[in-house]
Amino acid sequence: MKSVSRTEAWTGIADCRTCAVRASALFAGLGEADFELIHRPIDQLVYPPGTPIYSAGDPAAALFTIRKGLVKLIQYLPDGTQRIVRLMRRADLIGLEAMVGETYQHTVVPLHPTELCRLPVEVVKRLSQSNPQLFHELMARWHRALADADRSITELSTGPARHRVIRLLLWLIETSDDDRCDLFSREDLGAILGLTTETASRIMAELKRQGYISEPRPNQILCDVPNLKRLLD
Amino acid sequence: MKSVSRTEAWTGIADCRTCAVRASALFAGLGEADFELIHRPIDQLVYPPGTPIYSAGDPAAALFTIRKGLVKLIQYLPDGTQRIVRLMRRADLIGLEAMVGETYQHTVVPLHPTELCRLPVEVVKRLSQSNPQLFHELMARWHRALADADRSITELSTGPARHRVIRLLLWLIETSDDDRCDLFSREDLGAILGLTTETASRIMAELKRQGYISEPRPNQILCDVPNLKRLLD
DNA sequence: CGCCCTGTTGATACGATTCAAATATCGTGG
DNA sequence: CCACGATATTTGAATCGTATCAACAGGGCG
Repeated sequence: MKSVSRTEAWTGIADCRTCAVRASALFAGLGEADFELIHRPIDQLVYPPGTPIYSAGDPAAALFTIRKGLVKLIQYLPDGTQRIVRLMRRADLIGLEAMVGETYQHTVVPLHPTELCRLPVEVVKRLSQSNPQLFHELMARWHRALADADRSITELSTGPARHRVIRLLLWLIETSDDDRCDLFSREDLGAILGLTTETASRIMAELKRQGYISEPRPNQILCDVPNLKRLLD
Repeated sequence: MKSVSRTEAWTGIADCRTCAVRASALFAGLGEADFELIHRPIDQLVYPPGTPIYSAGDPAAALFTIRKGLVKLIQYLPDGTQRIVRLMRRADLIGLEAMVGETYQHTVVPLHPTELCRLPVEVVKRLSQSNPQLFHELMARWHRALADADRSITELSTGPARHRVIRLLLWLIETSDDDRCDLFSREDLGAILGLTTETASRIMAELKRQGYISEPRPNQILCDVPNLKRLLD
């Protein structure tokens, strides 16, 4: 169990017009006239791993664009057990439920150092009513979130533990420009895949011994991608 | 394996103004002026179990409101294996991806006799641009679909096989007005829960022997709800 | 230096799958 | 209406995979 309690840092005001992830950002389609409508500046925030961004049940006041990093979405069952339902990363939008509900559905916690833009829900609601392109972009985000969820079910919750671990590694590599990726604790690895910490650890160790991956420094994984893919057949 | 090949039946033209599921239907918020904009009549369709409504990759020309019945959403993995990712039933909307994409993401097949209203995507797009309430309703549907997907992960893909079966039975009972529910093949039961047909069958048989459920006629299950719930702790 | 936390490894138990066979059910045509 | 074959379900025994419980190694930090 982690017990990080450092608070998030405010790092400045975003200039959406020149945003680095603008091409893939929610506000990609906005014109000058729209930006005029964003009366309040957009805050940028940085969260270290382990610091909750929001929790299930909190009043849903904002959506967040992930500029950088990786977060886990946790869902709680009636009986108190928890399960990581999805991971989200750069260019993903979290807290979409703010558009239709009063409260957040998940607890969201960064696994890597994470930078966010905070989009107040009133702003997004106002803009989406006047701007058809943003409306369409929002639906595309819902669609993507749903596709991610379905993919989570089929790729990360189905099949033998070995396959699940490999599929997750390959998913992490997707956004990397070489064969390395940053991992996180074995405990989180297990929670994402519906496995125990020990099983997650065992499989990672076994993949290492068999030469499919190596771990030059803790939680930095170097993958033999082609051979890993072959293992999935 | 089933090999049903009967074709769907067209059963009439829906009158959305007096629709039985109107209160919970997509067009709930429409006024007279909006109905004027639906130039083409809305078709009602009936599908027997096993007849695909649409398949993954098909051009996405319409959304469907489920008036009655139960369908499975199937997703295919690169390696050809398939998994049922979600079930949808009365008052649910399927094919939402038609709003943002060219093709359907899943293959959708009824498990029970199913009645649908076919909503051409142009109609929904046109109406949603002029009608803020429909726009909001659409987002609420995306939200519900996503919540269903998350629930699928935590309740039906996590934990021991016994728990999964029970959670599915309780889910089926939710929309029933007594303690009975209609089931479907053990093969589908397994596919939904990520289990083999044999395991699904074994657990059903065991629950029967222990008196938690009974099957007065094939695929009609009578559940001792309170005691089943107790088994989940 | 010693403690705590994370990761690793081992032994064992349990649960689910697999393969195989018997039984029940459904649909069809005689 | 019954008989038949095809299909679905149930059951059994052996095997495999994962969880569980427990012990130990290493690193970071007070």
